[in-house]
Order: sequence, then structure tokens, then C-alpha cells
Amino acid sequence: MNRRSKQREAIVRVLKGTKSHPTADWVYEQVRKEIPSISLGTVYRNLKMMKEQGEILELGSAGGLGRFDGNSHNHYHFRCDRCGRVYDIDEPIDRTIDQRVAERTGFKVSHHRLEFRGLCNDCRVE
Amino acid sequence: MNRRSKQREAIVRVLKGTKSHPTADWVYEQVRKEIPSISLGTVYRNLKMMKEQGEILELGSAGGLGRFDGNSHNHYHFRCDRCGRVYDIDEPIDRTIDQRVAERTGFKVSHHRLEFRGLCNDCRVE
DNA sequence: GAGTAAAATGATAATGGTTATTATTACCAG
DNA sequence: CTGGTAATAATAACCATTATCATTTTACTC
Repeated sequence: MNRRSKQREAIVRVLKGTKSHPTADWVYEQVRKEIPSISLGTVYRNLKMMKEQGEILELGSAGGLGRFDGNSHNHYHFRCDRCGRVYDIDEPIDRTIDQRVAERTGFKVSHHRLEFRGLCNDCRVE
Repeated sequence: MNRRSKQREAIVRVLKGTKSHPTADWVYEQVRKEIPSISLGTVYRNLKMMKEQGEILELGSAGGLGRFDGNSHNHYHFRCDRCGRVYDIDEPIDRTIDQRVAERTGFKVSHHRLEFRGLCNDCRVE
């Protein structure tokens, strides 16, 4: 079902060969050094495929639309992979983990965002 | 600097009055029941303002562009609030928390995403 | 190798959420 | 009232991503 192509192989090589978290456009520019004729659409198509097959992760912009929360104090969320709904999670916030990461990295850690994923009660199949 | 307007007040009322995590468009539709002439742009403008002033949170689409990670095994990330760079965090993944949330909510929890925020070494001011 | 069907590509148009622009209106101080 | 400025409505612009489609490439069979 999945044929090989030098474009896809180049995309994989670029992705696996960096420790950064590139945008689609950055990948496009890198691959272009090798295959100047490659199309941006091809990059997007392959990234999407690989994401769906679990070979890579996508960060940020996760889940489609931007959503807002009138509650400004930090709390955790659950996002249903099927219907996209977001629920608040009543779980205590672990602040010690910020401290731990700060010590390890030297970064200034102000807070963290935690989002659970899976299927909500309306969407889980019995 | 911040004048009052019935539009903004209606937006705040809608946001604080729901437990859901609405999209900008949903807020727009709700406020429209009260102020049919309100513009979608006004909703966006006010949501952005409130977000910058820390009165509300924005989920998803956090940080702008979608970013990809060639590493498909789950791990945590740090995103710099200033430069937007994303770093991998070498912190063990806590799977017990998925179990705990599943028990409390009844949801099927497959995994979680954890993202730390703050300033990286290049961006923290001495 | 030649033939062939399915998949992948490149080029480009379309989509859709968000932001910018601009002329107009509403608010407030003096 | 009047001048100054923020906020608004309407609309255009933006821009990352997706869809479309004719053409090319791949894998497979003979």
C-alpha cells in the first residue's frame, strides 16, 4: 500500500536526522536542497501520513481549532480524540515537577500544561 | 486604557458562564443572540486581549505553527515563551496518572501530553 | 524488458481560522 | 458641546494547511 519514493525518503531522513522540532516549512527547505523540485504539498502529505501511522508526533496546534477557557487558574484538560471536546480534569497540580525540570535544564519554568488524550464517555465504544 | 463596552461585557459573561471550552466561533454565536450586530473580529480582538492580560487561557494551537517531532515515542517538551523553540525534556513518563484520571472520569485515557513553559537559557534575562 | 494498475508527485487552487485595516461610532474629560 | 481616543462593524488580507487533478513513478506480472 505504501510505495517508496525518493521524496518520502528524503523527508524521513531530514526528520530523523534532527533533534529540533521543525515546522513543515523548515522540512520543505531542507529537502529542497536535495530535491529542488519537491512540492510543499508533498511535504504536508507525507507528514500527515506519518503522523497517522504513529511514526512521528505533532506538537502544538493539536486538535484543530483554538479553544478558550474562561478559567484562568491553571488546571489540566482531557481532549477526546474522536469528538474533539475538551473537559476539565480535577487533578491536583504537581508543582514539584516544574522545579525538577528547572534544575535539570537551567531553564526558567513558569508552569506546565498537561492534556490527557483518549475517548470520552460519549465516544468510547462498548 | 480599557473602556467599557457592552460587546466586551457580553463576551466576558458568555465565557465565564460556561464550563465548556468554546471556540471563538461558538462565543460569537452566543453573543449574537444578545447583540446580533456584533462582529466576529470583535470577538477575536477581545479574546486576544483577555488572553494577554491573563484573564483567560487558550488551549490547543498553542504557540502558532504546527511542529513535528521525528521521535514517535512519547516524551515531554518545553516551549520557550519568548523565542518559541521547543526542547525535549528528559523526564520519566508517569503512566500512573493516566490510570488515575481514567478511574475518576470513566474516560478511556490513552496517553497524555505534557508541555512546560517559561524561558530557555538563551532568552532568560540575567 | 514491456505493459499495467495503483500510488505519489508537482503545480496550483481552495479552504478556513485568525489578524489587519479602515471608516464610523461610543465614551469620557474638560 | 467638543476634541480626542478607544472600540466597533464590515471587510479584506493573511497564511498555514488541504484538496484537486493531470502527469509521473513505482511495484508487479508476464
